[in-house]
This record gives sequence, structure tokens and C-alpha cells, in this order.
Amino acid sequence: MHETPDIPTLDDVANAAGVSTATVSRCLNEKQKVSPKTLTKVMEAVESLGYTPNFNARAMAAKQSHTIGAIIPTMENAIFARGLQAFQEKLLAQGYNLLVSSSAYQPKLEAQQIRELVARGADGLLLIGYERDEEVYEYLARRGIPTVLAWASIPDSEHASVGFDNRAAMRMLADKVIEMGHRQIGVISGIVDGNDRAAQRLAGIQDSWQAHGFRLGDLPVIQTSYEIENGALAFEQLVEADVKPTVIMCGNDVLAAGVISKARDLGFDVPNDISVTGFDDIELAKHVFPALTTVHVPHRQMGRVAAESLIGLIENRGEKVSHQLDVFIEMRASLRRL
Amino acid sequence: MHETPDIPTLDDVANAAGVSTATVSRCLNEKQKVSPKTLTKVMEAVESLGYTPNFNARAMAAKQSHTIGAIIPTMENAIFARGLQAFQEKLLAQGYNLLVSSSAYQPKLEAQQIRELVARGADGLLLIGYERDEEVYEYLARRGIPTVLAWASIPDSEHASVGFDNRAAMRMLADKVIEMGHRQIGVISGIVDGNDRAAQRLAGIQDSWQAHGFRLGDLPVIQTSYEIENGALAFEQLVEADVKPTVIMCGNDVLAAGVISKARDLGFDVPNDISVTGFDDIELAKHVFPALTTVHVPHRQMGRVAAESLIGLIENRGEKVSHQLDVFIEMRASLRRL
DNA sequence: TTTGCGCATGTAAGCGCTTACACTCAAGTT
DNA sequence: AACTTGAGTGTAAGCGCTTACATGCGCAAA
Repeated sequence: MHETPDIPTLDDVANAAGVSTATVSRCLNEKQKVSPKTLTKVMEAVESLGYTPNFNARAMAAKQSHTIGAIIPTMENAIFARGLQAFQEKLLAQGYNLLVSSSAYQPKLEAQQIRELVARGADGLLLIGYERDEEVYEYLARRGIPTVLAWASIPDSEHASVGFDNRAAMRMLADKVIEMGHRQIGVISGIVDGNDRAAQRLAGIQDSWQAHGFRLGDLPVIQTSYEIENGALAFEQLVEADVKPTVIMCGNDVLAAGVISKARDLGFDVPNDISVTGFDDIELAKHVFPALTTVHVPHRQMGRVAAESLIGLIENRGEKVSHQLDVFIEMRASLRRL
Repeated sequence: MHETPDIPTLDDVANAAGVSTATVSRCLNEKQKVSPKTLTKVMEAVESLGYTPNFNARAMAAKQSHTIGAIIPTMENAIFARGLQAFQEKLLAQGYNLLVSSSAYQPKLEAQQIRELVARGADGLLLIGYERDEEVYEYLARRGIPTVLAWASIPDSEHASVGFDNRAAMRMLADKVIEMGHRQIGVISGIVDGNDRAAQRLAGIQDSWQAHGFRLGDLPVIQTSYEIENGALAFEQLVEADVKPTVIMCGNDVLAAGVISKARDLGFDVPNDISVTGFDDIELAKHVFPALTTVHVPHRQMGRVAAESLIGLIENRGEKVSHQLDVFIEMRASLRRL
């Protein structure tokens, strides 16, 4: 505990300005309820004392914090960066602040951080994906915390969401890949346990695979966490198999970047020897060589819409709706027709 | 404003357990001061009510939040990710929570967020770099907020810091580049205004350049913000000059990745036609092709040491010291001897 | 048995704000 | 002249915790 210097409080300001604390509070929060003369007087006192309101006291007295919390699975790569950025911009414009935590893809940790943010007085929450313990949703409901789920869309749900259909999107890409002549697909998926987006994407590939009459057992799949290095490692494994894949479909762009890097190290020419696809269309995707064919996700739009929905929920206008955004295939050089 | 359901408070728990609020509080914070029997009784009540302490009330009453704040310039790329991760891990282990904001490289915004975090009751702050308005430091001092500056080291300063000498490190790299025969260097720097790390790195190159007897006017420099795309753009400009550079030295790895990508698009062979260097050694650095020669920064160590120093400051052991960490040149394929 | 002491617990005073309600007073109504 | 009205302000009751201090108790020492 460091010594606490004298920090000015509302009372100090009230004394200095010769008014009551209520008036000072009004000057700070509802200017229109105060006469111009008093306003000036109070603001001068605020200035000269260097007063800043104590956030905790305010949140406690007002029973709302104008803060919304977001828990994302990771900050380590850029997957969520752009969307979160847009989310925050929109929030700030509406007078809300954002608190971000990262759950490291661990449901337990996420649950803990949800409680933490709620305990901190978050007025609302942004969560990624929909798959979590029912208990968590119950907790949120009991506390009456408005919540929006992003990066996923669940039309049939009781939850507000804004996102896209990971499964359909990946299926679309897989259909395209197969249509282009590929019959040996190697899959590098994110770890599906506890990650519904990864699970849905993998399911999308499998849907397409089976729809084209192939057997699930003939589709090699490696699950690994979203790190560039892991993409590289998984690729090594995949190309050691008896049946060499003609294309590697990755659960996201980060894995794909690792694949491309390792492929070159091992002497493969992408896409002539082997094709590669990603998902997300992060900035990196068009700067790797060859540029990555991937599924483009409208990150900024997603963040913006999420913010709008959440604020709507908090301020009691707007219902729990699901926004389904459109994604499309971004064809680039890493995928070749056979 | 959504309706507020009945959220259990300390009082509710006290009633349910048939003890006073003080005792419940003790059970939660200083178990050893309470008899085992009461502890059990209280904990059962906590469980059955699903009680979670109100953070704001706690922070307010206890005058400390066990929260520390960090403000980083950007979350958009991985520059700070690893260091921050280590920082957080260490904090958690010591019972502290981390709040992160991003200032988008804008000093004004940073100043605002500092106040915001302080108003939220942060017990301490982690800031990046040292260059900021004296007013900000005064504010921090007046409020008695322990602060550690990271990604920089300022031995002569009154501030605690943990980092490395950006200028010396970059100079070391530039010396190496020149020693390897390069005489035409093109520089792509971060925007130095408001970013001391970028400024120091640029200065490091200039130091070396002049020390080798060249004129500053002959060193082309482009400043641009740290985005992969901007690296690409800057490269285009640089190679349009009359005197073609034989090497592009970049302010960080992100810019360098952009350069490598664009160089290939324009038909350059890196490193045979042109060499490229970066700074930071983020994960991407060894996965671009060719792998990037860069300055390796011990991000995790920096985060860990920063956490230790800060907690030391907060808990009144430990002085304001400067930790200077060692960096080294990571030689990879993107830099070639002429 | 009495005294003293320390442990476990309770009492109650805040922490710095917001806000319902009460009050004052000048201007407008009838 | 008496009465509304409402804008501007003040009073004071919390918000949900922590903690200094007071209290009560059992037990060892005298």
C-alpha cells in the first residue's frame, strides 16, 4: 500500500464552489438542469482542483457503469483485432467504455472472467461464439446482463448474436475446392473442443466431403491451436501420409500462413505442388506468398453491429435478434485448379 | 436501463449464515481470522446464494482494487502481445488483475486513458515508452500511482522502467548491415512523432550511418504507421528513387513483412536483389520468406520483470529501478552480404 | 476463585458518488 | 392580491463493501 495523497472529491469541489454536492453532480452529468452561472462556477472549481470523478463510487451509486465487457479467446493474433476495434469505436461514440479480457480458449477461464466483468459492473457483455455451459447463460440471465454473441449466428436461439454461418461458409469453400478438381484434401483445423467456430468450420468441410460422395475416414484432419508454428508442424505431418493431399484446407489464416511457410521450406511450390486455403481474411492473408485464398469475414461490420445491438439491449430498445452477415470466398493465388 | 434482478449482497449472505457482515467479509478476505466452523457456514451460504462480491464497492471501501492497468499503443498487431501476456500471467499469480486499453499511438488518447484507469482505481500502471507530457507524470505523481515504463529503458530517470536501448540495438544492426557491404540503405521507420521507440530506432540507424562517414542527407527515410500494407507502400516509393537501395531497414517486423511481400510482387528477389531487416522478432518474422533478419527482443522476460517491478512498487518493497534487458541480432536469410 | 489475555465476532462509520424528495423564490395566472 | 408553477438548489438516504473499535467469551496463570 502506497501512501494516498490528497485526491479531491466531489465534496471538495462543492466546498470550493460554494454549492452542494448534488449540484456538482448535476453539473457533471446533467448540465441542462443547472443554471449557467453555477455551471461556470463549478467547472472552475473542478479545473483548479484537478478533480476527476471516482469511477467506482459513481458506478455504485448510479447502478450502472457505462462500461461494457468483451471476452475474446486470444489477443495473440489479429483474428479479433479488427472487429474489436470497430466495436470499441462504436461504443465510445455512444458514451460507453470497453473492457477486454482474453480467455486463452479456455471455457473455465472465460466463465471466471465473465463473473469478474459482471462484478466490475459491466452493463453488458460481448462474447465470442455460442457454445458454453448452460450455467453461464443462467448466471447472465439471473443477473440481467445483456449479452451479444459474435463471430457466430444462432437464428434459433434465445441469445442475441451477430456473425455468420461458419459451417456454411466453410462448406462453400470446400465445395469450390472440390469443384476445382481436388480429391485429396488435408485439413488443419483449430481445436474444436470448446471452440464452436472451429467445430463448425470443420463440419462444413466434412459436409461438403460427404455430399460429394467421399468417406469421412478418408479425410485426414489434424487439430491444433491457432498458431503459425502449429500450422507448419501440422503440414509436415499431413504430407508424410501415404496419400499426398493436393490441397490443405486450414481452419484459419494463421494456420495457413504456417503451412505456406513450411511448404516452401520443404521444397513444395504453392500452389503448383499443393494448394492452401485459409479463413478470416486477416491482413496477413494477402501478404503471404502466394496470397491466400480464404473466406472473407466482414470484421468491422460485425463489430459495429454488435455494438449497436448491445447498446440497444442495454438501453431497452431493440430486441434479442440475430444478425447474419454475408461472407464470401476471396480467391487468391494459393488455390489452383487441378 | 434493464430491470435489475435481485443480486445477493454481503448482507444477504450474512443473514443466511446468521452472522454479521464483518464476519462474512473476513471469510472472503482473511480466512485465518475466522473459526473453521463459521467459515464453513458462511461459505455454504455464499454457494447457495450464488454470491459474488461487488467489485466497485470493495475497491471503494478498501481503497485498493488489486487491479493494474496497461495502456499499449495498439492491439492490431502482435508487437505487444507476447510481452503483455507474460505480464498478465505474472500479475495473476500475485493476485492482481489486468485492465488493458489501447491508445492508437495517440498521446492525447493515452493521457485520457491513464485518467480513466486511475479513476477506475488502478493500483498501478504499465505504460509503453517514456515520452509523454510532463503533465501526465505530474498527475501520476500527485495521485501516487506507481508506474512502470516498458519497451524502453531510461537509466537516468526518476521513472521505473524495464526494456532495452532501442537506439543502441538498431545501431548495432545498422553497423552489421554496413559491415556486410551495404552502402545504399533505405529506411522505413515508424512515425517518430509521439513514439519514442520509433524515434530511437531511427536515430540508431542515423548514428551508424554518420559514424561510417556518410551524410544524413543521403539516407532516404520514410515514416509510416506500423501496418503491413504501409510497409509495402513505402517500399514502392523507396525503389523508385534514383539511387536504388541495396537494403531496406524497417522500424519493425510488420513493416518488413510488407516490404518482402511487395518486393516479390514487383519482381525483386530477396535477398539477392535487395535485403530487408526488421525489429522485434515477432513470430511472423521466421515464417515470412525469406525469413527475416531482425533484432530479437525478450518480450516475455520484459513482461515478467515489469510485473515484478510494478508489484514491488505497489506493495512498497522495491525501488524505482531501471531494468535494461539484452537484445541481440537474429540473423536470417533476408539480409545478405554484398 | 479471580484476573488477564487473546481469539472470534459484532457494531457502525465511512468510502465518493447519485438521486428522490423537499424547499425556495421569481415569474406568470386569474 | 392570492395562487400556481417550475426552475434551481439543497438535504440526506443509500449503493455494497471494509475495518477500527468494542464486546463477549473461554482458558491459562496467579
